[in-house]
Amino acid sequence: MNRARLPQADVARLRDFGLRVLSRRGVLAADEEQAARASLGEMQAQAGGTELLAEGARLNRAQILLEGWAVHQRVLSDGRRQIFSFLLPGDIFGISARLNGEALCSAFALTSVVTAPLAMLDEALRRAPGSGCGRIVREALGLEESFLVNQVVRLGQQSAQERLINLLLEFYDRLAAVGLVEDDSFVLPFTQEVLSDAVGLSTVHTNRTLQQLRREHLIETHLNQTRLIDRKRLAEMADYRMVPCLETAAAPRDHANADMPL
Amino acid sequence: MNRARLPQADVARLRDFGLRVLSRRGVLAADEEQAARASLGEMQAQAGGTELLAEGARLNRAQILLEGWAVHQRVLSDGRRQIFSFLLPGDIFGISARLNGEALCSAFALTSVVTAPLAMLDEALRRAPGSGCGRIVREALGLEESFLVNQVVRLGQQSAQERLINLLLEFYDRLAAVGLVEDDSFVLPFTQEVLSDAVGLSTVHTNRTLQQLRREHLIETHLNQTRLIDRKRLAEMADYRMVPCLETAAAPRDHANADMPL
DNA sequence: CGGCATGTTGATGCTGATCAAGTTCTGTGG
DNA sequence: CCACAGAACTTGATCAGCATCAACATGCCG
Repeated sequence: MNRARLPQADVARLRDFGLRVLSRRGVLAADEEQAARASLGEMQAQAGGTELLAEGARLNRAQILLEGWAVHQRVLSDGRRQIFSFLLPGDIFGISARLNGEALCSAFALTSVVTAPLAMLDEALRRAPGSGCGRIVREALGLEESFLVNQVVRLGQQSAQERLINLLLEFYDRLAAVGLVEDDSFVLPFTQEVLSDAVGLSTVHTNRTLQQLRREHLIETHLNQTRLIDRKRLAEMADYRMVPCLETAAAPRDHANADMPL
Repeated sequence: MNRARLPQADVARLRDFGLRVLSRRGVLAADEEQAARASLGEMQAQAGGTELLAEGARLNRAQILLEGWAVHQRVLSDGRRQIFSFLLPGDIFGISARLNGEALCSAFALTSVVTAPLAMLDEALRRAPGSGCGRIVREALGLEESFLVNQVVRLGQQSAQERLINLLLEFYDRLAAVGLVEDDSFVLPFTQEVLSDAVGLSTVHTNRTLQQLRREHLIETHLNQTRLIDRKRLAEMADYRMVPCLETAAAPRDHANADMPL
């Protein structure tokens, strides 16, 4: 899979998606939008299972995930895998507050993905922290940190049920922020094994816990579609806190105005 | 406890310690060192149990911990506490890649501590990423991220024994970097309950696991002194990886010659 | 259709939590 | 210096949550 294979319609749709995400936090200056358009034009498709970024690689090429799902993960010497956080459409990765720092974990595509480089963000890290790009970079770094902190709470203090609920609620809010939630439900295009490696449980126990949630009519699943039936109750059960950065982004969304095809 | 009570000899010692830590990564420009001296002059003592930084507070006042231990923690609604990371002498806290972002967790003094503001770093975040201060900021942010990532691995994938070993090794390397290790041993001035809240275990189980390690002659403890007897073996047992940033701290290298073989 | 990945179920056992009762350490005031 | 109280640590007993192993069912894809 590569860029040549991407239908022109997808290219246009994904470029618009990218521009929308990048300007979510404020209007871009004219030259910034110009740079963004150029960067997005270099979008590239990659198959699921690809390592998008190797652990230890230099973090000097910011990227945006335009389509598909990926994770930040680390594989221990005996084969155990820990997933740190999920990357979903609209997420920026490959940057670090440490200039040219090494990646602490690899980025791994769960599905086929489309990514685009964002050289403008690498520039922004080096200078002009006040610009629109600077804002984007800092927001991206802040989100990553938030997700990590939430992950620590899940793994350190929560039961299997709480961990899964908490993670599903995080998916909900993040997907909602990019218009990928419809009727309280969204698509999770990966296996229970992935979920298990994220929440630190065995696949068997993840499976049973999900069944339990279905039996209690807290969630519904149908193929890859997952539906959260009573988000308020779920949030209480799992002591869920919305990521501060997402609050403003997700809040008001005019459905008629959401021109994003699902 | 406040600044007035700090003996003059301590003030001088801690100021020198602070200057040494701040210039670990490279020489400071003259004006930067000047600013550092001024900042360190405002050092302040606070009692153990103090909240140094509230969750949700604006992160616009960088600080350095000159003496004592603290933690980043979050308390869940039902009283469970998760410790994310430890702050030990020489550590910088109260900054974030998000300008003026909210603290995601509180900073809490485990012992009586001495801190100093570092307004120069807040400035550096806003501009001049290339300066010596910019380097310090980015290194601090990078370290925080590293510790969080390691914490996720511990909590998500490791057994009680592995978690404790791994954390102790982290303490070793971090304390060694600021000269607080002597003869493979160091002081941990806090209770097993603190350790338990960090590694996500009950105090009883933490206690038993530590005893096990002592019985196997892997560690020794005497009062608050902890001694790691066979670090190589311990590192293998717990799949420990040294934080990349700390490696170079032990053996400083010229940034331009980063490819130089060791 | 066959083969493989994924999901599901049951049986069993270990890791670590919880509860309760000491014991040792530490700091305090007499 | 001792007496005392509270905190920290230790120990034992019991139990629950989750892992593991094994078998089977289901879905997917060539």
